[in-house]
Amino acid sequence: MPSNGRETPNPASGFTRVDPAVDIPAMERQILELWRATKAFEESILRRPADNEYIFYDGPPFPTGSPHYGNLLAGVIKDMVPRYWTMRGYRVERRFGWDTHGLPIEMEVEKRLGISGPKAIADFGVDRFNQAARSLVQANTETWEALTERIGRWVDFEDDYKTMDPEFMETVWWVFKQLWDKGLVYKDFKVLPYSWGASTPLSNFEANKDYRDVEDPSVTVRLEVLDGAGPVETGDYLLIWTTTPWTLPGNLAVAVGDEITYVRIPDGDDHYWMASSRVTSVFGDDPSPVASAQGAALVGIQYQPPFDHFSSQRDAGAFRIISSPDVATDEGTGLVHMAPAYGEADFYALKGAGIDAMVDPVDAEGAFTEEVPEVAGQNVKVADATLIDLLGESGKLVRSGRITHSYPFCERTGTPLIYKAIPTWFVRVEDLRGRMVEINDTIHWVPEYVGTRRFGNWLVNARDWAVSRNRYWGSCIPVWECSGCDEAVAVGSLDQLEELSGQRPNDLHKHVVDEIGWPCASCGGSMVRVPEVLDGWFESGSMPYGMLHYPFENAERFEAAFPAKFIAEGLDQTRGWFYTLIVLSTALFDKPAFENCVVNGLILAEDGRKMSKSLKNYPDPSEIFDHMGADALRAFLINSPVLRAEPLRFSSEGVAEVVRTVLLPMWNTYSFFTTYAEADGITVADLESAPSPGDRPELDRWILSVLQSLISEVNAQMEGYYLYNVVPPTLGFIDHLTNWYVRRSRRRFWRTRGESGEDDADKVAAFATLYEVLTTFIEVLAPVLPFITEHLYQDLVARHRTDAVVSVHHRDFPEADPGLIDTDLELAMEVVREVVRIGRNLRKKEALRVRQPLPRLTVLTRDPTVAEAVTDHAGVIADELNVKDVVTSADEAGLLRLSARADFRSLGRRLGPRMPEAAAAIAALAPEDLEKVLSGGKLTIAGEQLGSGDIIVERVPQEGTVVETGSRLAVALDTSISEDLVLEGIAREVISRVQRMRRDAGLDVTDRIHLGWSSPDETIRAAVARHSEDIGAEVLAISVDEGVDGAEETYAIGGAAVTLGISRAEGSGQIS
RNA sequence: GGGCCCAUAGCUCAGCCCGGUUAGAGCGCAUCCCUGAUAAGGAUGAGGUCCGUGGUUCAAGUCCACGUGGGCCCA
Repeated sequence: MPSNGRETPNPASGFTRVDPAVDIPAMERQILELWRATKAFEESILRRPADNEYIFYDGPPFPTGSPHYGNLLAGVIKDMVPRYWTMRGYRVERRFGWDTHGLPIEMEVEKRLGISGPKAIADFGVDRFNQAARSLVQANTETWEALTERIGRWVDFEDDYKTMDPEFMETVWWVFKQLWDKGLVYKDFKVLPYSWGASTPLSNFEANKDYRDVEDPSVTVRLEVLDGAGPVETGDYLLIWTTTPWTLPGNLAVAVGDEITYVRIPDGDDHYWMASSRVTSVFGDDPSPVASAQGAALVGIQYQPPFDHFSSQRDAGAFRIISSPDVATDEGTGLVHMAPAYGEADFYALKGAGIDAMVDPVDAEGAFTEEVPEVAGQNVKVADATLIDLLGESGKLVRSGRITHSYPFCERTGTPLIYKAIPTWFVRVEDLRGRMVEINDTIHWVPEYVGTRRFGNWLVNARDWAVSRNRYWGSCIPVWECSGCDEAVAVGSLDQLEELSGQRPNDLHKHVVDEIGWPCASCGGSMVRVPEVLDGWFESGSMPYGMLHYPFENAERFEAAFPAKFIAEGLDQTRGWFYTLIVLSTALFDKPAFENCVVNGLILAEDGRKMSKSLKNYPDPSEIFDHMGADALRAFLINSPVLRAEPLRFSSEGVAEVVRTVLLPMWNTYSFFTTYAEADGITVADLESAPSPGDRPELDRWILSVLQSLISEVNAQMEGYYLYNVVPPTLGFIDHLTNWYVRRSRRRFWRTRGESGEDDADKVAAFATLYEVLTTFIEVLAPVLPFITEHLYQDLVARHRTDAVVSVHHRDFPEADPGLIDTDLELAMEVVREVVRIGRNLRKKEALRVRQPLPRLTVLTRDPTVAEAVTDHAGVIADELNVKDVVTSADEAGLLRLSARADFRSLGRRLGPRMPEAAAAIAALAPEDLEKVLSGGKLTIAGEQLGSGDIIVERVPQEGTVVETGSRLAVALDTSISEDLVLEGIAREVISRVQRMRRDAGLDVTDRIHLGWSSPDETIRAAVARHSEDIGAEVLAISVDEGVDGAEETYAIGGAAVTLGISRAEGSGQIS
C-alpha cells in the first residue's frame, strides 16, 4: 500500500480552473455517486489489515418513523470516529443494528391492525401478530438508509444485525442462561400499572398517557389496636384513609413516617391516633390531643385489619405498624393503609419491614375471587360500595364521602388503571453493583462527568432489574417450568432445546416456542414455557454477543475484539443501553463492554422547545441537505454543545455559518490555486520539482509549520475523543491560510513565468506549498467533512496520479512532522500580524486610508525577539500598511508613558489584608520609580520590598501621538505626508478605480488593456504622469495615454475629477 | 420527591476544575476598508447588574450554601 503522496504522478498532468461559485449540495450528490460506483466504503474497510481491528458497537435504534436530528447527530459521531481510526490504519467494521422488538413496535402493529390488548391479540393469533410486526420492521428501514447515506455516514446496512434474527435470539438465550447458572435470575412480584380492560400490565410510560378527573370514594376507617404500648392503649383506633376501598381486603400493614408526630385524640369513649398535622382535617377546629408519639415509637403495634379474610397472614408478620419513608401528611391521616399487591410503595415498605406476606384476591379481569366471598365476581370498582357498607356494619367506617381527583386510565380500553402485583423475572444487579462501579471507572467518558457522576451515581444506586414483559413480540424468557412440581429449566441454546424436546425451531418467537414442551424429569409432569418475553433492553445489552452469534459462531473473533473501543449515544441512554451493556458484560465477563464512550445531548428546536412534528418548529433534514449540504450540518453539529452532552438549539443559521466560514474559504482557496495553476500551466512535475520545504521562502515554511501544528492538535483531540475540539483550531488555520498565506502570496502566483529563474523558483515553491497544504488539510478534515474533502482529493490528487487510492478516506491520517514545525517562526509571524492589526487600527482612527502611503512606522519594544521579528519582516509590514519605512525602537520618550498596577496574583498571597493599601500606592508611583522597577530595582511599599515580579508596568500612549499599544509592543505612525507621497497616493487611487472598471467590464484577470485618462487637476495630472509605469503594470495596461477614448468613467479623487477609459487590448488573455 | 447538567453581549457559546481587579469568540448590528479569491475578503466599533440572595476571602463570573428558571434521567 503506497503511503500518502508516494503514488506515481503523471508529470504532464495540469490543473483545471475551478469556478469559485459552487453548488455544494450538487457536489455532494456527485460524491455519493462516486462512493457507490467505487464501493469506497467497503474498500475502506477491506484495505486495512484484518488483524488490526478497531471495534465499534452501533447502538440499535427502533425502526419507527424516519430518523430525527438526534439520530443524525449520533450517526455523524458514529461516522467521524470510525473514519478517523480507519485513516489511522485500523479496520473498522460498522454494522448497522436494529432494535426490532418491544413495545413501540407492538403498539404500532396494534394500531395498524386495529386491535388492542391481549385478548384481541390472542383472538387474532400471536403468530399472525408477530408476522405483522416483522413486516413493519422491514418496511421502515428504508427511510433510515436514505438519510443515513445522505449525511455521509458510512455504515453497513447489508450485513446488519436485527434483534429478531434467530441467531441473535439464540445468543440472547445463552446470555440469559449464563445469568441463570450464576444464580443471578429470580422471580418475584412487581407492582405495575394494570389494565383490567386489556388484562395486562402496562409500562409506566403507557400508564401516564390518559389521566382523567373522576369522582371516587373517600373513606376513613378505624382499625382497633390489639396490643397497646407506651402512649398507645389497647382498644385505641388507628385512622386510615383511602380512595380505593377495594384494596382494603388486601390490607396487611399500616405505615407511619419515623419523624412524623402522631397524636391521640379522644372522641366520646374512643381514642383515635393520627398525624398531628392532619387532625383538623378530620376532627375540625377543636382537637385536644391527650398524648403524642413519634412515628418510630409506634412501629410494631398490632391492629385488627378492616376485613378478616386473610387473618392467617398475622403469622407472617402482617397487621402491624411499619415504617415507610414515603409516608406524607399532605392528605389522609398520616397513617397509611398498606396493600402490597396494589401499591409499589406498599410492596417495598413491607419488604423493608421484613414482612413476607402478599395477598391478591383480584383476578386478571379486575374481579374479586372467592377469597373474598362477599364481593366475589364483582369488579373492584363495583365492589367499592359493598365493601363500604360492610365496613359500616362492622363499625369500622368513620367517614365516607366522594372526592374528585385526577386518575390514570387505560389509553386503549378506557377503563381505570389499578396497580397490581405481577410475577416478574429479575436480574440481581444489586449483587453486581460494586464490581460495575469499579469497571465503570476504567471507561473513558466524554464528557467525563456523565460517566463519573451521572452514570456512576446511577450504578451505585442500581436496583435489581426487572427483565420480563407480559408481551408478545420479543425474545422469550427461555425458562420452562413444570406444571406439577418446582422443576424449572433455563434453555441456553437450540442444541439444548432439541435435546430436551426433540424440536429445533428456526424461529424463537413466542408463538413458536410456547408450543414446545417435554415431560418433567423429576415428576413426569409437563414442562411449559413461562409466558413472559424479555425486556428489549436485555437484547440491546446483549448486542456485543448477539451481533456475532457468540458463542455458537465467531468465538475467537469475539474474544479478540471485546470490549469495543468506542460507542456513542445520547444522554438518555444512561439508564438504557450504557447501563444494560455494563450489567451484562460485568455479569458475563467481568469486563466493561466499551472503553470509550461519547455522550451527546438533546437537540432542541430553535425556540428552545422539543422538536415537534406537529409544531413544525424545525426544518426538515432534507431541506438542510438540499440547501447547504451534509458537510455543513456535520461540522455544525460536531462543533455544538450537544457534543458536551448539553442541549443544542438547532438553527439553520448556524449551518449556514459553517458554509461561510469553513466550506467557502476552502473552496475559494481551491479555486484560487486551480485558477493560477491553469493560467501558468503548472503541472504535477513542476510541483515535484519544487525545493524541499526547508529551502522554501519563509512564508511557505511558516504555513507548513502552522499546518503541522494543526495536525498534532487534531490528532491529540481525536485520540481523546474530544470531537468538539476539532473544529475550532481548524477555523484558526483557515484564517491563517486565507487571510495571511494566500493574501501575502498572491503576487508570487501572478508573476509572469519564465521572466527570471529566481521568480520561477519562488513561484513553484508557492504553488507546491499551497498544493501540499490543501492536499494535507483535506486529509485532516476528511472525517468531519467527507464530501468536500473527497471532491478536492479527486481533483487535486487522484486525477494526477495513476495509482492513487480511489478516495481521500482511504489515505493515512497525517501525523505531525516535527521537522517542519518552527515555533519561533510561528511566534514571529504572530508579532507581524499584531503589528499590522494595530497599524490598521491606527490608520482607521486617524482617518488615513491605506492607499495613502506614509513615510514611517515605528514599532516600540524592548523585547529583542519582537524587534527581530519586526526587522526581519519589515517589507511585509510596509507592504500591508503602505508605509515607506518600518523601524523598531526601544526609545519611547514622548510617545509612551509608564503606568503601573499591582500584580494581585503574586502580591495578594503575600500581603493579605494590606493589599488594597499597596495597590493604591503602586498605582500612584512616579515614573522614576517605575523605571527603577523596570531595571530590576526594589521599592518599599506597605513595608514590603517589591520588585518587577510584583508590579505590572504598562506603557500607554501619550496624548497627542499617533500611537497604539498591543500586548507586547506599541506601534507609532509618522503621518507627515510629503508631496511625493501625495502623488503616489493618487496613483494608487487611480489603480483602484481602474481595477473596479476592469471588473465591471467583465474582463478576465489576465486580460490586457489600453488605459486612457484625463484630468483638469494639476496634482492628478502630475501623479498619473509620474506613476504611469506603475499604474500600467498594476492594471495590466500595455499603454497608458493621456486622452480618453472608449468606455469611460469619471471619478473624484481628493475633491478633483479624473476621467478614465479602458479598452481590452487585442491578443490579450494570454498567460500573465 | 431524588440524581446529574445548564444559566455570561440581541443570538449561539468559551472562560469556572486551579479565585487576582480591563470577562472573551463567532453570528447579528453599525461604521469603514479592499477590489487579481470579487455573487468573495478584511478592519473597527457599540453592546454585559456574568440568574438572585447570602457566605468564605485582601480579592468571587470562578469556591460554598440557599433559592429561581430551564434540560435529561429516575421515582
